[in-house]
Amino acid sequence: MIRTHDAGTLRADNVGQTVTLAGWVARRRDHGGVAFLDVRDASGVVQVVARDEVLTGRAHDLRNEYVVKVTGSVVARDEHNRNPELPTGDVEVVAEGIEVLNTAAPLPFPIDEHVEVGEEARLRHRYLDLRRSGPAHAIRMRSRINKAARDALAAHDFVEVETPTLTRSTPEGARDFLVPARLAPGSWYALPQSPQLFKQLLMVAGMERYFQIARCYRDEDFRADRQPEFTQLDIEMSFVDQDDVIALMEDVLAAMWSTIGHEIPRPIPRMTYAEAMRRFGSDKPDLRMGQELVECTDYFADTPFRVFQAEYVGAVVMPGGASQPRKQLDAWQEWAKQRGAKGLAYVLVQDDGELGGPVAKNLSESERAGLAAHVGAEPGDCVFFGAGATKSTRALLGAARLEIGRRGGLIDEDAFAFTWVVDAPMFEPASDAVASGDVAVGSGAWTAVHHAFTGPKPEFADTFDTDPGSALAYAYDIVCNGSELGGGSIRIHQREVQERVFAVMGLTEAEAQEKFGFLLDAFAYGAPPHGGIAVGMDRICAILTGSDSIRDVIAFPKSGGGYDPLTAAPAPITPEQRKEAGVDAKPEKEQSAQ
RNA sequence: GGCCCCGUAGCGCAGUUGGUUAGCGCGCCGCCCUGUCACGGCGGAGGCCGCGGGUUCGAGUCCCGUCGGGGUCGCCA
Repeated sequence: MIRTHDAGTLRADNVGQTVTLAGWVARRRDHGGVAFLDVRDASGVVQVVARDEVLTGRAHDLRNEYVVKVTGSVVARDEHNRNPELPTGDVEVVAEGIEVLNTAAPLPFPIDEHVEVGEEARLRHRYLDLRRSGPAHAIRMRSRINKAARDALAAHDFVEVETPTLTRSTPEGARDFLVPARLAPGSWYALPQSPQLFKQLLMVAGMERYFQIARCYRDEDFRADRQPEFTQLDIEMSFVDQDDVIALMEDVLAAMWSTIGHEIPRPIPRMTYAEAMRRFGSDKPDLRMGQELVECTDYFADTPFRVFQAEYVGAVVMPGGASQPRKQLDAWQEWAKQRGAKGLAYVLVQDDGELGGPVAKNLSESERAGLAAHVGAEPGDCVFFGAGATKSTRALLGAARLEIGRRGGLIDEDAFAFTWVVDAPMFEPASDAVASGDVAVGSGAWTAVHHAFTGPKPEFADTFDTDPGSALAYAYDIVCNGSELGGGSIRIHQREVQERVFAVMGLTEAEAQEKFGFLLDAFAYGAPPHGGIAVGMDRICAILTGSDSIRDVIAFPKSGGGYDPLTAAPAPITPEQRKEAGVDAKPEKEQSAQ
């Protein structure tokens, strides 16, 4: 090594030692006869004192971010010269020699914690951004979180296995990224949306306990918490039931959260999907705040107000919301309309207990009298109502609840509120899926909510195909702070059950064989009962580092439109590449593949 | 694909009801400074106001379009 010590580790104990440091000039304070250099390396920063005699030659022209080698002695600082802001602030290195290992051009933005830099500039020069302690810390944290997960899984005898990234489409339902196959013009690989099928094959292979920190690819539009390539901690186990997978995952989560010194209370509470929808209007409820939805359908069973004569009526209370100016109440209507709703009815509970707002006068006297008590509103509160189809109305109120929490500061930002959401329906009507633009895997009346290999809960094993609407899946989602960290299921391992599921989805045997033949074939050779889970590592790392965006915990993230501001990918290809890749090959048969 | 917000010096931003020479901080360049630590002082350079069109005597400012970025809904575990 060029250096003998790491700059950020020097303490009073080192006083008297001669050390050699290597790092970057983080800052210089030149006083003419003496100059102070903050030398930064991966471990931190220490002040180097350069007196006249060493400030000669190239060392005299030191600039920010020059790469230097400094030899000198560690000395204690005088009482009044100590810097309590710095871990190394009790000492400094008096330089005896400074060698410039490399120069640096003026930077596009300063490597400075105090300066805000736009994300576009940061990503274009991400290698400079990562010199800053904040962004660097997030990446280092991610490494520690990965290690914690690996250690926890190793303690349970898990086998880390890599699966292909050039493969066939996996049945996750998103759009695939495609890669042309040069040696088979007209045929294409798909990048995996997850290692789902491979991990099940590994169970057939007798691996019994598999995990992988796996890169996954989905060609869909972006969000702050979504990238076209992302990372899952993927786990699969044989001879287990739901409780085994949940217990294992809680162990891994506890290990990951321990990296920030947080102990997750275990067992993590569970609620059913139905309960989550009823109380929070969401399958990923944020339990850091109250303001649960209040069912009002029965309460307004005989209401004279036409709007409330609906399949479902629900309410959510905004504490102190009665004092909102009219303009703000109108803004809520706009907010609701933007989410595709007609509006958001509201009633203001005034200080004297009387009800205000345009809706109140449409209610019967008895409805008005008991309303505040029914929804749990206090004088000064605003009560928002939604009425209409159960599913969409609950979703609207659930979104309103979160918005109330955000605007009202009702969310405890330091909390980690975990919950399992279990017992999701196995199927949803295909019309729902089609209406929402989903790609139905089969052509039947029903489509799988999770994926086609999710088994029914044991009590629905006999009835899931005769009454698909009521069947519950043997599946579980882990939710933290209103964000879905991941989910999994106990899979179908018997060919007969799998065929009945395909039948419900309207998938013929021939179609099933075409899509998943290799899996079905494998299952014919003694597939063990198995199940697993996958959690999104980008989201987990973002939560653990307090980042607003998963981009902060990805070393080289993409910006909008799948563009990489650093490499400028994607980029056009040359005609030669195009020809060789076989991109333009015409399929021989009209419908050779799907 | 819909909606909202943002594009002004290398970076972060200001710019009045449209008004003549577009500012501030940091950074950068030069000089000075022996105890600073987000050092300080003096001086200086740096702008097609994202791009294209329009309205106007006059556009950074108003209108239309377009490109880029961010958010959100659709979509996506």
